[in-house]
Amino acid sequence: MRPTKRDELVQKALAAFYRTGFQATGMDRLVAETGISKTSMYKHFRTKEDLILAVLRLRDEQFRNWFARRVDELADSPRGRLLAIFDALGEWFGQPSFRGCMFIKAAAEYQEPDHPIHAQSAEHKRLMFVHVRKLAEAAGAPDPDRLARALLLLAEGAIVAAHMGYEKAPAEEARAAAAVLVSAALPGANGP
Amino acid sequence: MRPTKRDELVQKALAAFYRTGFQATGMDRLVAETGISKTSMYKHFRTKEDLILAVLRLRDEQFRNWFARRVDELADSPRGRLLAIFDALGEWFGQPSFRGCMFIKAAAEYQEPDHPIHAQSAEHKRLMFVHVRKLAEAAGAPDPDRLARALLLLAEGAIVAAHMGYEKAPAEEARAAAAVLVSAALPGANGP
DNA sequence: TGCAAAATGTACTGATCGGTACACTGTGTC
DNA sequence: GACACAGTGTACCGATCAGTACATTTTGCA
Repeated sequence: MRPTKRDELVQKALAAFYRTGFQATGMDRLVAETGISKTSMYKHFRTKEDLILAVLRLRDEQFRNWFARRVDELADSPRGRLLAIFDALGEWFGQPSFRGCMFIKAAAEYQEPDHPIHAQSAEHKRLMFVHVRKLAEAAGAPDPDRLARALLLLAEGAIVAAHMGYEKAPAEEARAAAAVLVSAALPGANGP
Repeated sequence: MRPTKRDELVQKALAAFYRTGFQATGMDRLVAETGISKTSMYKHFRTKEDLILAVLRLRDEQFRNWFARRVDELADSPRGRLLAIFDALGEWFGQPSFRGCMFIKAAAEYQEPDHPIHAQSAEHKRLMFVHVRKLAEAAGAPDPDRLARALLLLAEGAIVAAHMGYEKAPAEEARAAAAVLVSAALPGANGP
């Protein structure tokens, strides 16, 4: 297992793709921004698509780790964690480098459902769902699948709204709606 | 007011951009697909960006008209219309030509918030919000702004989920969640 | 019929795209 | 000191990109 150069490339390419987009970021631009020679890039990745897939793998790992950890830190009860999802999102949206969800954008640029980039982006969303469903189970939801799906719809909507900038505080709006859904879904209901 | 050729171009370009994406659809490809000469295109639109903006204007008009009409037809009560939003979305998702929301994709390809294409896409979302808020007002919501925002987050999430294909029936899931929110928000509550 | 506007076809520009060829340099190991 | 290997720099490939020049044909209207 050799780390360093290849990882450095993926990491820097991630930043460039996230900031500028996939199609809009050419390989020559990557050379300029990363300082890594084109020859080296194509020694590690056969095509640009392969590089993008590696970038998405890294992003998926980084984001899910960050998200899980942050949700854990932001609440101390299983039920509170379901709402902390949206506090974590709010923190994300507030970062100056925030540019929306990389996977939504990847799926938007590579539209065909069976395109590897599209499929891998969908896989990320599926893994996010698995995590949220676990949170819903831990909170004692009678139908954790359904609750997780509903919360994820709100989260997805908030991410899009935050990226497009047509709403002032999407995370807070989503959290308020989520609170209603959680109260309705969990048996030991504490009123708002 | 001369219709025909220019409108034909915008209409066909809309289909091409929607199916293939904005950056991925070159002007030469538009020539091939529309049968309209490049010279004519550039006589009507100074740049590709201008053409895209015209396409987005047409799409906004078409989609909002269709949406408003369909929501109206699908329900007979103001309250029912709030849920019919998601029935209409479900119909949209079921169309074989469905390829996600053109404005989300446009905003994903042109990321800078002050880019005209991004800004115009956000404007579409704002207009959708205005419409949904009217529906919420008509249904007697004490805080129509908040209810409309929550419903739109669900709708946005459903659109993304439908486009990425990681959920089987996003419209139905969103509708179920919306029913809970509507019941909680409206004074004359009928239980589910 | 005649004239102007609208639309066309073709061929081109310079720039950039993803990807490659090839000769070179640095580094660590036996 | 020799060999292998990772990485570099540069120059290039054919294709495509957005956009233009120019001469020609079609069309609508009087």
